[in-house]
Amino acid sequence: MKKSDISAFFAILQAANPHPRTELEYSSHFELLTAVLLSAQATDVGVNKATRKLFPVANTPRAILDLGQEGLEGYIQTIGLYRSKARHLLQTCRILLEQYGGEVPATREALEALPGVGRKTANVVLNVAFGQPTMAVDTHIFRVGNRTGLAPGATPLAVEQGLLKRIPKEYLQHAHHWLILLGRYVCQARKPRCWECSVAAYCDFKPKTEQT
DNA sequence: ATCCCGAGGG
DNA sequence: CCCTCTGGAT
Repeated sequence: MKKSDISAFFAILQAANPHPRTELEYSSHFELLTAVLLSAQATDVGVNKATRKLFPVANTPRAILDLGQEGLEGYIQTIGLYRSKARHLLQTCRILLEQYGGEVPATREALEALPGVGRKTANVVLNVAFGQPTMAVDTHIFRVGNRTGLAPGATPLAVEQGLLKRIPKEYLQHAHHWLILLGRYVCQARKPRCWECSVAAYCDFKPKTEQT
């Protein structure tokens, strides 16, 4: 994709959705961290369904710890990978209490040191909670970056670095959510809905058979 | 490279 | 049935 096309690409996404927001439901930094940790290889619809029951009962590190492994599993059993997520979240809560006074740390280094928090999750928290222009490359952004030609790459890190380099600064803050939403609702994994895509004119991917 | 691992869609 | 979903740890 040409450089001038990248500006046009994001101008269109911005015009359609000036203030994009995560679809995960949360009301504090800790709830956000918890929701993002639970969202690995899971839909945010499924995560919200679980956290709507969990957060009213426990939305602090102390309260989550008090649930224990079994208690916490009971709330998140409908989410994939729930045993590891329960274990990681409990360990993370312990660290938050012991090292950060129960608060969510605001640096990449501290976030990635938490069990269950890798580069992608840290990037989401840094972007959404702390307003940093990070690019969390999840399954959607990895696919969209490659398919569109926006930032082709063999690994999520390569795509992340390509996007950070190529996206104009004024769009970086919200680019994460625009690309997520594009991938989720239009540039879908199995059947991309190119016929109703607002940025198809600037995209390298051209489907062979047109559909309705 | 492999494991974890339920829900929803096609 | 198979694929996908805002991955991370071993």
